[in-house]
Amino acid sequence: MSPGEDGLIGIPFPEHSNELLSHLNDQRRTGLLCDLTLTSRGARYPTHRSVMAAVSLYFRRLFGAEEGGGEGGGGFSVCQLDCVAPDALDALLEFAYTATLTIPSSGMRDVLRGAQLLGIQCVADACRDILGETGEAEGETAGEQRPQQMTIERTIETTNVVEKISRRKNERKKVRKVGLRPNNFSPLYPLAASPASHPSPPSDSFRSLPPTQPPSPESEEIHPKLGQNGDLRAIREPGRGNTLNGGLLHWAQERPLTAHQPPIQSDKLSEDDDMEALGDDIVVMGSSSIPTSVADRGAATSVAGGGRKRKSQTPQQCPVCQKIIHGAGKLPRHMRTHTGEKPFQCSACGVRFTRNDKLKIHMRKHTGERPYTCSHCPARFLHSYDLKNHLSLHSGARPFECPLCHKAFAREDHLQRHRKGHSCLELRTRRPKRVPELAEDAGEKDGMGDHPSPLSLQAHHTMFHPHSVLEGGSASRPSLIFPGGIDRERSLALQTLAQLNSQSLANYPELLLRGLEMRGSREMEREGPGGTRSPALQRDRWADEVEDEEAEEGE
DNA sequence: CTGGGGATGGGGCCC
DNA sequence: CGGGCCCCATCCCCA
Repeated sequence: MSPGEDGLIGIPFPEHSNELLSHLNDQRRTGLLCDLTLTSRGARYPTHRSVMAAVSLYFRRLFGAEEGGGEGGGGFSVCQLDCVAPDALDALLEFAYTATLTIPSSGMRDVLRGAQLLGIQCVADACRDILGETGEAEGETAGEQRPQQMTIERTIETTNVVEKISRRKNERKKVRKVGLRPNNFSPLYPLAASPASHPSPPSDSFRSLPPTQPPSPESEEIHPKLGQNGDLRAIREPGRGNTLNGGLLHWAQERPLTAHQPPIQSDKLSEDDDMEALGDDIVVMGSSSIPTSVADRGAATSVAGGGRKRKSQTPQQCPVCQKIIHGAGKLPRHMRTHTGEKPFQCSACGVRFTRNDKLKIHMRKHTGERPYTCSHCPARFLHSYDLKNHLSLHSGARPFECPLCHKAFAREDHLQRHRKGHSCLELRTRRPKRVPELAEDAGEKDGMGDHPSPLSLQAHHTMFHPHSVLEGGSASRPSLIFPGGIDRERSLALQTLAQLNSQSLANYPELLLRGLEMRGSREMEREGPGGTRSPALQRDRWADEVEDEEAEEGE
């Protein structure tokens, strides 16, 4: 427990969201407390206004407007939604109450349309993904459905529903797959207990996002356009007065964008599509009806990386940054640096980590364990290398000397910093000015966050630490520049993950995508004033600097 | 600018 | 072969 938080503790109840939904679904089935009935072409669906408002932007605006108008929001009402096919409406309701969308692929279009009309963005996104995957590029191959009934499973980590709702991040994330990653550390990975109250989904189950990303209620500019959309009518109970008409086709366009939303557009193909398509493939993973396109593509990616590398082989080359990763099973770990996935969460403070060993070390902060004690003083440390650094203070050794100004440092990274900084004027004068067109790649500013040229650094290593160059220096050398943007990087990383471990990927929860988002935001943060820390972009920068220095040396 | 602590990512070893 | 554990190099941040 963090001492600074005044003893407040948060006790997670991961099952709460499941149970809540389950009970609500029970109520819907039995008609209990239902205060809204949706009808479609004669079919009637009792439901709850609050639930519909939570899941649908349309209903939220609808009821919000009522209440704002002094209606009070209570009372029974009927909404006629003939524009939404009964099956699709049923599926959307099922989704609202179970976080599971169950539809045959043939009904995908209707559901997509219904989701767009009602402003259920995550479902619309999911449907678009699926339709895109089936090769239906908006009319291009419109009627071309898979001959067999496609079984699509898209699950979500339902235990995160409440959490995500509470966060109201308005994130537009496409959760590819859910599954629960066995994780001893995190309370966020409990079993997603299927609601016992509602029957198991039919064989053609399509699981979709939880109602977590409705269009933002904060985007108050959004108004339901009460227009002449005869397609959809929402009729209040007689005597209620106002008749609510649709115009719901506008919801899709009105969906607000989030600041962190990746620049993925439905019509943006090519690179972004890699991820989209990959995600779809992940979606169907485990379905016997879908070929293993991921594995195929992943293998192709790996082959493209040079040689036929199977995951069983070590070292392996990262298809994203081309880096050679040594060690069995290390590539998935490395790929998380591209995806940003942080599957390991501290149960005490919620901080997430990409690796469990880092989490383990982190936990020492909570337990107070500082296993590395200095033999010369009472200092104790979390990390062995901290102790090592500390010991150098006692010894007074300053083995790292600047070759230019001969200033000595106890730590190598301090020497590097020194060389990058202004203190070593001799070196500084050698620094070339950034070439603007090169700098723009990384979106960085001149000067700040500069890294040493890998060549000069290596020269330094060769001069002062030949052992490190021989032993492991190459590991930190920049590898190839990754030409695409972050989306491309993620895309490839996801593909590789899929190829690497389809089984564990099947268990990748939405965290993976959340991780992407987190990474995305992190990139955006860092790309602002201080340059970027993206490995790929950093390599970019390093390579740029190599070019700079090489060019300069040639002069 | 420097010293120091902490975080992150890669590699080695072992199970 | 994958993953846990550990060490190392490097980077960031703060005083």
